[in-house]
Formats: sequence, C-alpha cells, structure tokens
Amino acid sequence: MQQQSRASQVSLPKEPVQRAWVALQRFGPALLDRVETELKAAGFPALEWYDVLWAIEREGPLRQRDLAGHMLIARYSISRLVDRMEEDGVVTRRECPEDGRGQMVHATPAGLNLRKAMWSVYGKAMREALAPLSEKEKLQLTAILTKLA
Amino acid sequence: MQQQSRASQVSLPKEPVQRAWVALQRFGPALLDRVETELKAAGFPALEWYDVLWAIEREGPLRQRDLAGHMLIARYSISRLVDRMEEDGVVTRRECPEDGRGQMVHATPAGLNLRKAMWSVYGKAMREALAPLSEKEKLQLTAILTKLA
DNA sequence: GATACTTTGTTGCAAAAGCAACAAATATTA
DNA sequence: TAATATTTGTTGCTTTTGCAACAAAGTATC
Repeated sequence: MQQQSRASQVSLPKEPVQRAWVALQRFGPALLDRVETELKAAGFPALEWYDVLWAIEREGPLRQRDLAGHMLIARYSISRLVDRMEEDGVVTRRECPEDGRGQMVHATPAGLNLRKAMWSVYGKAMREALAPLSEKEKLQLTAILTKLA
Repeated sequence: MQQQSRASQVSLPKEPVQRAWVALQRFGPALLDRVETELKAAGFPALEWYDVLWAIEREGPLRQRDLAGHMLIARYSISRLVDRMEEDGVVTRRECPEDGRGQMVHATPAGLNLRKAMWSVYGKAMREALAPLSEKEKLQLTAILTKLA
C-alpha cells in the first residue's frame, strides 16, 4: 500500500495475547511494506520474485509444488507468478523427468543477475528495517516466531 | 491463500538479521492466514471488517482518514472497503460537520452484532494461534515488534 | 482575499488474488 | 490390473488491489 503520511495511532490492548497479536498483525506487515517499497522505488519487481530466484539458486531447479511450499503461497499463485517471470525471461519451465505432471523451474542467467541486483537493495533495506533491534533481540524474535510456525 | 497440504520446508539462514527477517516474513503471515481461514470457514468476512467495526466501536464514528491510519492501509482501499461494508449494511457514511471533504463512518446495529459474532471465532483463533508462547514470550514479542514500528 | 499547496476521498483502468472446476499424472487399494 | 483417490498444475470468472489522475475542501503564503 505504501504512502502513509499520517502517523499510525496504534494503541495496544492490555492483555498479553491481544497485545502480541496486534503487534504481529501490524508491525510485521508494515516492515515488509517498507522494504517492498524500497525495492519498487529502485525499479525492481516484488519480493516474491526474489524468493523464487533465491530458492532456485540455493537448491537448484525446483518444482512449482516445492516453490509453493517454500513460499507458503497457493498453487495457482505460483503458476501465474512463474508465468510472469517466464515471460520476463528470468526463469524457464522444463519437463520433470520423474513426474509427468511436474514442471521444473530453472533460473536463466538474466534471473541470476536480477537476483543479485535486487539483493544490493533488499539486503540493505532488510538490515535497516531490523536495525532497531540488538543482535540478542533478533535471535529472540526468531526463536519466538519459530515457535509459532 | 489457505490450503497448504505440504509442510513448509523453511530453513533459516545463519546470520541473525536474516534469520529474524525470514521468520518475520514467513511465520507472521502464516499465523494471520490461519486465523483468517477460520473466520472464513465460519462464514464471516475478513479481518479488515472486524478491524473497522472494532475501531468504530471503541472510538465512535471515524473518518476514513483515521480508519486508514489505524489499519495502515491505503486511502483508496478504505474507500472501497467502506463501500462494500456499507452495501452490506454494517456501516453508513455521513457528512463530516467540520470538514466538507470528510466522511464519518458509523456502525449500524447489524455492524455491532457482526463484530460481536466475529469475536467469538476470532478471539478463540487468536488465542490458539499464540498458545505456543508463554505469557512472558508474548510480552517479549510485543516489545520487540514495537521497537520495529 | 487571491494564489498556490496539501489533504481527503473517489474512480478508471490494469494487474493480481481467490474460488471452483478441470485434465493429466501418479498412488493406493481391492 | 482395474477402479478409486490424490496430487499437480492450469484456467475462466469474479473480486480485490494498485496506480495514477482527479475534484473538492481545506490550509498557508503573499
């Protein structure tokens, strides 16, 4: 959503459950949004593109199924996301040898370049977004969120 | 997005910043999603409706501007959200006395009822979603997220 | 008080998400 | 193996989002 001149008047409730919930529902997405905005401002595509490319770069060509699993998004979303990325030339679909239904999604050289270019902005934005936290707090946050998975 | 049979194979990176970021980007939304899914399954509208109704119930009729501020969403989104809610009969727009541009959004009795009904599902789902955390952890989570705002 | 600037809310159009139905391939089971 | 069920991916249709432009009201500046 982006532009949000007006300061967010967020008052947290009293009970711990609700406080945590509200914080999670509000500040998490707000952070995400800030970073996405920076990416967009730099002329890059959204984070999902990065996620796809990075997953493939780490683990090699992946099936759409696995991409969906990684990114926690619906099958049809992946299907269309890959459509767009393929159209843009950053990935290609190839047959899956051991499963006739499958589509192996490969990254193209252009895709690898894009990912690297995005990282220069993304990595910085991410670090800035989390800068208010100490190292210890970052680990605490991770630990707590992991419990919720 | 909902249905996600396949377990999410999420491997966290090593550096604290990235771990925290990945956790935030992934587990937060996943929680939200779970709760939204329960609401939907119970035949209720999305969380935003609840948020609007609850904000009005707490603070009285609000301008769209203020709703947007509360919920951290774009103006045009509020505009349309209120359109839909009005059409559904849970809120009404009235003139704003001291600002000719303004729209005061009021909740109707039906709206108040809806909010209460939603809470019975929402509150429970929220509690369950955060159940893995101790009270102390909930407060820690809140404190940490608040720093990020 | 006329001028420019900002804020608030709306809208047309294009892009993306969600739902439900589907075909094709694979797994399961009897 | 035949019949049934499940998984994977796609697609038409509808709803929602995002962008950009806009009008109307308000604010500030001169």
